[in-house]
Amino acid sequence: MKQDQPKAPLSTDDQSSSRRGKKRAGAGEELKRTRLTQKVIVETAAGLFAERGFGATSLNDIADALGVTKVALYYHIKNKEEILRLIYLTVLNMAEEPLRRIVESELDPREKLRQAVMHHISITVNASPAVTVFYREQAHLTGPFAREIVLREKAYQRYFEQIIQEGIARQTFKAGFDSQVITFGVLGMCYWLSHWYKPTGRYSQQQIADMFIDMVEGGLLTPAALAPFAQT
Amino acid sequence: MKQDQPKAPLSTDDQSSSRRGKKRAGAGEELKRTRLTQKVIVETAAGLFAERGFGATSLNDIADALGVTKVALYYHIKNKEEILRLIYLTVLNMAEEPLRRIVESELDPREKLRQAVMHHISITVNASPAVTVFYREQAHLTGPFAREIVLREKAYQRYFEQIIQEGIARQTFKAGFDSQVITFGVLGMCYWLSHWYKPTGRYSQQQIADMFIDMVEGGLLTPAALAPFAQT
DNA sequence: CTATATTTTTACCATCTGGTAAAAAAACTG
DNA sequence: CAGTTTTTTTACCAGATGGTAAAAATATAG
Repeated sequence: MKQDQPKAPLSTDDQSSSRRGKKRAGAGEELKRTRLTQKVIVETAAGLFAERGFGATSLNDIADALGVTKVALYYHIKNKEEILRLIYLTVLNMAEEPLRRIVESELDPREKLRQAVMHHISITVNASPAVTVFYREQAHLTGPFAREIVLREKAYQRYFEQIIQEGIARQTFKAGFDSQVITFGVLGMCYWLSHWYKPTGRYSQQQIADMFIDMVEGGLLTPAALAPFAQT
Repeated sequence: MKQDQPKAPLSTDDQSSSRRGKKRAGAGEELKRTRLTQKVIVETAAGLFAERGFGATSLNDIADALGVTKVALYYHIKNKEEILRLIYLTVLNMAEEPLRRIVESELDPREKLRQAVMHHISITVNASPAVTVFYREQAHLTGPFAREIVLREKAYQRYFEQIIQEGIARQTFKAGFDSQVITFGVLGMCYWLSHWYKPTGRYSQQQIADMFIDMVEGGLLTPAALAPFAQT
């Protein structure tokens, strides 16, 4: 029902698909056989998972997209879920370190928040397919690994909470806000980017981040609207 | 008549097949055999889709969850995708009307935004499985219906933009913000709720909505942090 | 009660699923 | 070159998949 043409002209990065096994290396010019490796499997799979979902993507789909057979995959990966696990590790490894550095720096909370938001937006937008999968397919992780991911996600989120709390403690941020709720709000704003951001759009990542931060810091209301009876 | 199966009894949950149909309406308490209907199919399917994903949920899974056979489903629905289509219609029908009424009311923009956010949060949280599916499985819609959904989603989002624009025009909201970006931010905050909100949690929907709106309206920064050299 | 329309069943089907076994081919070694 | 390791192939598998045909059970009339 999916794709069953004898020829497969639809692959995103082609020319590896038609050159099947019985190809000898041409003298001199290496045809760049895109050496099958965990990394390219994971990248390709992430693209497909992001597009069609983990459950709706078969190992054959992934193999086809790479121009190899399904079994070739099994030399590099243990099973389908391992691919998913590697996607989760990729994303977390990208995301955690820089945020930790920001939080542990000597910057003031306001600047920390700004940088953390920019970092999060950058992760969300730039590693897009993997991140899409990250947020969507968590239910397909099983066993202890699933729990590990949940813990690391919570730790990530707790870094944001820390920034908010520090800001409240230093009276940079207003008291009365719950750091957890604010964190969820901010992370949600950023996450949602992956649903609509197009690199060709009207605003750059930087500009969007700035607007988000301006809103979160100063709010939407004009001073007049805030204190309608006494504008000083 | 039932046990002519040469194979071992592999059905996950049987016993519903042995006492089919034979049910009497108890006095007063209707035992409600859950008459199989499009509505209950859609509800059950939404739960499963939300849990395991559209692609990873089979029609047998849905039938099992309802205690009927897969083919019984086919009397009520055309195919798997139709179930998904009905989920999308359910969510949109719930969401559109109330928002339209808020936007077209005579309230001031600030109150409109407050109510729109509360409405959106309520939809997101209360129709949860269907909404989860709504945001996750759009890629599995095909044909003209897929386009219809995209259009209605955009229209929904444009209502929010309208509120922001009106607020800017009336100088309730600061100029300089892009209404689309702000809308995406606000919708993202609300959407993200469905990932973490638990009805048993520390805050009620109302309280969370209030914090979100307080943040969006007035910002996080204290007056001192906003104007560090001249606090008046 | 019989006739009709609604609802669900048993019995299929062709194709695909994740996964395995064994071996052939290529790529590195010495 | 031969020997070894890395990589990919052909050939399978048992079970599940979305979907269909035909008939049986049930409910609703008249």
